[in-house]
Amino acid sequence: MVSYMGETNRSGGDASQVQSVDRALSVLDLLAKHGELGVTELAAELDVHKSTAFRLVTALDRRDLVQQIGDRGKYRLGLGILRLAAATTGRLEVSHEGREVCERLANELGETVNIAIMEDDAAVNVLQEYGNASVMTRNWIGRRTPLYATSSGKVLLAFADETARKAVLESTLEPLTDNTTTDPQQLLRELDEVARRGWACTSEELEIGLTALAAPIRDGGGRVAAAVSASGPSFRLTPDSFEEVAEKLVAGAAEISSRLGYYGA
Amino acid sequence: MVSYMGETNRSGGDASQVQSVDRALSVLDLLAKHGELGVTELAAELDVHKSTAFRLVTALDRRDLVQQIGDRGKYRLGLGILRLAAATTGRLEVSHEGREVCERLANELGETVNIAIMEDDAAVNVLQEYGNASVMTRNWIGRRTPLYATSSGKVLLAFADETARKAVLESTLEPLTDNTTTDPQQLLRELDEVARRGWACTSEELEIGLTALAAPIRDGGGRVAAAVSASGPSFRLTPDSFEEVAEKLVAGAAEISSRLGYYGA
DNA sequence: CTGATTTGTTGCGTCTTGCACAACGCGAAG
DNA sequence: CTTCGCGTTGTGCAAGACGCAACAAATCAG
Repeated sequence: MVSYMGETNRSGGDASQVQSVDRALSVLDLLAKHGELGVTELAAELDVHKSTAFRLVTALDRRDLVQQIGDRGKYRLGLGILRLAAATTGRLEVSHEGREVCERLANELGETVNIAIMEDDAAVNVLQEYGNASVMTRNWIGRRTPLYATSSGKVLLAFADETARKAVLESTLEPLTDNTTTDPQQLLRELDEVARRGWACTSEELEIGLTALAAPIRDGGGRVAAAVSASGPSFRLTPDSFEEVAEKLVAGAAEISSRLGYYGA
Repeated sequence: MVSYMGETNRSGGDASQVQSVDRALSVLDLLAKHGELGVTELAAELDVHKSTAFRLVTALDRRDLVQQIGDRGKYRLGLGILRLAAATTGRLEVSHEGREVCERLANELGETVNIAIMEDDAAVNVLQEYGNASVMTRNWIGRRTPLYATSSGKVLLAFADETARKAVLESTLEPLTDNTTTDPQQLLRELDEVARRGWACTSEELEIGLTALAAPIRDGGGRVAAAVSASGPSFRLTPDSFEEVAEKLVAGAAEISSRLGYYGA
C-alpha cells in the first residue's frame, strides 16, 4: 500500500527511519507550499524548537537546497533543487519532447495541461503547463495520484499490462469524492471504453469541481508510456465540450508520440 | 566567502549543522551524479556503514525524493524532486519565458544554451537546452559558478549595481585555469567592454577547452535580470565565430526581454 | 541443483549527536 | 529609549542515529 498525494505528513503515522532527515524534508515541503518561511514559523509547523529548525534549514542552505532572502531573513527553496531536478528529468524523454506541445495545448484549450507517467500504483505528473484561464490551478507535478480516479491514470491503466491492471482492480478503490469509481467491475468497463475510443475523462472523481480528460502517449516501441491531460473546473469543461477537447488532446498526444519515435498505426 | 561548484563536499571541511541531513543530501547529489546506485555503493561513497546508508535512502524514499528500481534493487532520484523544482521555478519568470528561445538558439547554434541569474557572488544557471552537437556537455543547472570567470557572470556583473560589482572586484579572484582573469583592473576593463558592446565571452577561463558567450536579458523594469549564454568546446567556438554567435544571442536575449515586458531602447 | 558470494534489510546496544533551553545581537516599531 | 520579535549560538543531557552482526534473497559458479 503506497500513500497518495504525499503532502507534509509530519509528526504522524509510522516511524521514520531518520528523524532529522524526515524533518529536513518537511522543511522543503513546507517551503514549497508556502513560498517563504522564517525559522520561527518553520519551528511552529514542525513542532520543534526554534534552534532545531534553524540547524535543519542551515544544513539545507549549505547545500543550496534553500536560500536565505536577506542577511537575517526568511528562507525559500534554493536553486540547488534545480540541479537535482535536471538529473531527474534527464531520464524522462517525454518530459523534453512533450513540453512544446503541452504549451500549445494549454494555450489553445485555456486549461492546465499535464503529462503523467505510471509509477507503481500511481499516476505522477512530470510536466505541467498553465493555461491562460484566470482560475489558478494547483501544482500537480511530482504528486502521486490514484490511477482509478484521474483521467491520466485511467489512460495509463487502460493500456497497461495485465499485472498492473489486476493489481489496481483487486485493491480497495477508496472513494475520494462521491463520484469516485469504487466498483472494480465498473472501472473495468470504463477502462475498456477508454481503450476503445482512445481517451479518458474524469469528472469530480478526484476532487469536487475538477474535471479532466486524457489521451495516451506512445514511445518508440509502441507501448503507452505516458498520458497527456487537460484539467480545469467542471463548469468550464462540460460534457458537451469533451469531444472537442479530446480531439485536440489525442492529436497532441500523437505528435508527442511521433517525436518519441512512434510511427505505428 | 561562498563556495563554488557545490559538488559533494562530503566528509571534509567545516562542521555541518546536522550530520544525518548532510549525509542524506550527499545521497541526492551522488544519485544525481551517477544515476543509479545501490545501498552498498552509497555506503562506500559516504564512508558510512551499509545500514546507515540504507536508513538514509529509505527516509528519502518515503518522501519520494528517491525511488527504488526493483523490489530489492538500486536507487535513483525520484519524482518528488520535480514537485520541489516546480515550486522553485514558479518564482523565476525568466525560466518560463526563456525556454522556447533557448531551444531555438540551441538548435541554430548547435551548442548548449543556458540562462543564468546572479545570486550573491555567483552566477547560477536556471535553464539549459542542449544543442544537437555530439559532444556531450555537462549539466550546469543549479551550480554556482564564479561571476568573474564565466560569460554569463561577466554580463551580470557588467550591468549590476555598484555594490555587487565592488564586492567582486575587491574579492580575491582565484585562478581556475591559466586563462582566468585574476587582475581586478583587467576585469574592470573587460566589464566596461561588455557593457559597451552588449555581450561577453570567456575562453578557457573557467575550464580548459570550454568557451562561452553571453548576452543580457532585461526585465520589465529595464534591469538586467539574467543572461543567456552559449557554451561549447573551444575548437568549435573560435574567435572568428564570436560576432555571429553573439549576434544571435543578443537577438534571442532581446526577444526574451520583450516577453518579460521590456520594450525600452 | 547446490554452495558461495553479494546485496538489500532488520534487531540491538552503545555512544554519538541532535535537541531543548536559554541567552545574545540585531532590527523594527511604539 | 524601551520593547518586542526575529534569527543566531553556546551548552548539557538524553534521544536517537549509527555500527555491528545476523538474516534474507537474489545472482553466479561449478
